[in-house]
Amino acid sequence: MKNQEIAKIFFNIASLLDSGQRDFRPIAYKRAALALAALEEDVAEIYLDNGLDGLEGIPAIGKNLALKIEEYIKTGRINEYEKLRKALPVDFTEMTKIEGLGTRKAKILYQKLGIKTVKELEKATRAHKIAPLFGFGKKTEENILQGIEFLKVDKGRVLLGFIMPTVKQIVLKLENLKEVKKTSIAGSTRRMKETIGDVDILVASDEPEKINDFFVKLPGIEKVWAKGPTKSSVHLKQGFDVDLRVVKEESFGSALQYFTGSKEHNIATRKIAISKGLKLNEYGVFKGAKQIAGKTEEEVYKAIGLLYIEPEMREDGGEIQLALENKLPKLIGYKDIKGDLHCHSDWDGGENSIEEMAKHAINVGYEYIGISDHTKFLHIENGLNKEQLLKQHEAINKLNLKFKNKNVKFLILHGCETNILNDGSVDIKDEVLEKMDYVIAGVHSSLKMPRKEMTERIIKAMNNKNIDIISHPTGRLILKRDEYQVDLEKMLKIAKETGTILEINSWPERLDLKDIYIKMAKRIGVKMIVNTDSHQKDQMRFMEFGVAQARRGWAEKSDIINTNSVEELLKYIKK
DNA sequence: GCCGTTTTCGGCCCGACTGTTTTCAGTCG
Repeated sequence: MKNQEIAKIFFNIASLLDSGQRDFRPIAYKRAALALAALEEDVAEIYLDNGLDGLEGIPAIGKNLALKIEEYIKTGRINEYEKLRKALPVDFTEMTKIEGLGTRKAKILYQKLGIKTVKELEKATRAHKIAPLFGFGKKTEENILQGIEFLKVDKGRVLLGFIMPTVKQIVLKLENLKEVKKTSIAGSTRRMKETIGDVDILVASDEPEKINDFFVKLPGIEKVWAKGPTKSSVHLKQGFDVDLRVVKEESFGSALQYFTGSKEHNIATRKIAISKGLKLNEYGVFKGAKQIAGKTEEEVYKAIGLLYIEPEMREDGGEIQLALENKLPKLIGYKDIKGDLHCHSDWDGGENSIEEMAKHAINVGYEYIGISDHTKFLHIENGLNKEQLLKQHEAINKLNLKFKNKNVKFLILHGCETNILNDGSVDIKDEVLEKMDYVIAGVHSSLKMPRKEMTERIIKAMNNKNIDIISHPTGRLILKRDEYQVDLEKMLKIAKETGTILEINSWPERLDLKDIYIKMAKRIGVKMIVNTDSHQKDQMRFMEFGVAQARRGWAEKSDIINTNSVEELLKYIKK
């Protein structure tokens, strides 16, 4: 898909333009970039089917940008971008990751000192060449250097799953203050984006100074970027920034709506407010000088004529239109999951025994768990062979009997996670697979296969009547490894035909399928399952992130099969 | 550069904090 490539170029053009005279073109390019990045369909196909008219049908793309997209599809480059880049060869994407450094200062640094990269900037900063520049100063120089240091360690964005425990702890500490009336996580953390730039926390209180004083002294803080009476920003040793905002209780809902974002969603909602003669800001919805809403988010959305929109949907990706038309999907809830079918035990080198995993699942409130250890091809993961699988089957039968005798209403299902080999076969024979309650198959090797071969490889596995679920269907590792090359649309169509279930893997680094593919799967009518891929019992908490991804993909309860009772679930498994 | 229940021109979300300069531009969300 060329969508992301073109989106990236448009982002760069936006930065290049933004550093110059101020007009609205950077905003237009940024909006277009976001629209492309969120687009399900391949722009190249849209162009192939409907030409320039098709491209102009994409939101935020007009005549001019349609021509640029055409140029890129045809030639692999956009001339105007090359020209701009030549005139101003600054790596804005990298440079502006430094806290406090934007496009305009970056441009000045290039003009005065010829700085193009973070590396060159670091050198100049250490040589104290920044502070004497007009508009800069000693403090700015220090902040830039610190920003560079932080960037080296954490590369700007962190995994949602990595920060969540810390964020919940901070919220808990704030909640315990007697001056605090309400708290909430906000920002992209509340929208459950897979990676987070910085964390936003909102508090309602009549004594904002006290809250900010307390906040900037929390343990684990390495640097205070800013501290004011209502707003503070800090950097944690763990490697990310946290912003706190304190408002009065009567504005908590509007502040939460504003502070949750996304920025694009906010712009759209504020425009709707304006169109109704109202004003929406973080303090409330106003008719003239009179506040007509703001205490709760529900109230805010209602006041501007919209249904309440779940945070995970607030990306300005069509949700506002649906809210206007009363057609919002009823998203799967965090408590709708009844069991986890991708759990590993100590049989394949996991941390806990099958019984320990099962007991933990009971504590979580599940009705069933599926044990799916790796099979033999994965030597490093102690993959099980045929004999071990059959032995494991007996062990599980015994445990189930034990639960039954103790009147515990809980079932352990026996599965396995087989490996899809290069030719599309799997590493365990059908006669063994037939004995399992269900079978997962995943690609764990030869990840760099060409797109056509990889697609055929997975399709062949899906055509195997014993294979029920494809695990982590695109193989990506967030911030580490791209997805492998595969024709996902084709894969989804075959999944629909064969009744194969696609996994939404909850592992914080995977979250695979990701949101836009979940939307696609839903549209095509493919059933999905949210699993954790736990290798020890505590990792079952990752379910939160998988469900979040499902919600970001607008999945409803009926799209996700492990929201079903075990009897209904087994109906979905291929016969 | 895009877009339309203020439609083909004239808008384009809005406010807090910092650092540097001395009234505000830049950055962030």
